[in-house]
Amino acid sequence: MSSTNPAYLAICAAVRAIPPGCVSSYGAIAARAGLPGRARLVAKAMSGADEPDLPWYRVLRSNGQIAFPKGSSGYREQLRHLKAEGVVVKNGRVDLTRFGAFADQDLDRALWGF
DNA sequence: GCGGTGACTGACA
DNA sequence: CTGTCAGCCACCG
Repeated sequence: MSSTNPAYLAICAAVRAIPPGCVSSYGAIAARAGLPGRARLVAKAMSGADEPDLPWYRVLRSNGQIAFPKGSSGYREQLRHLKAEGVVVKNGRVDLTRFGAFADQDLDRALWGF
């Protein structure tokens, strides 16, 4: 069911704005949604969001780690989606310097010769 | 109104 | 690297 709450709508829009094969953090999503410091609200939105189009799995912690306890069903689900999009997950963690949606992509090209 | 809780975060030891 | 702490805000009993 769609929420009429503008904050939730802004959060959903920010999450949808993450390009495929990239990831972002709760804090970054909150800031992008015009809600600085509301990372927990983003988490709440993800928990309550039932929209199938919402790429919630592209949202990680600020350190690139998956927000779920390792081994939980949600963890495995998120891990599966990320790998399906080509995101490299190392020990339950993603290198934000390479897959961060709002990070320096040019640096990636410089380092890898693209 | 109040204290506990959580898919969080940055600072600090 | 890990662990602790304070700040943060919506929700619940």
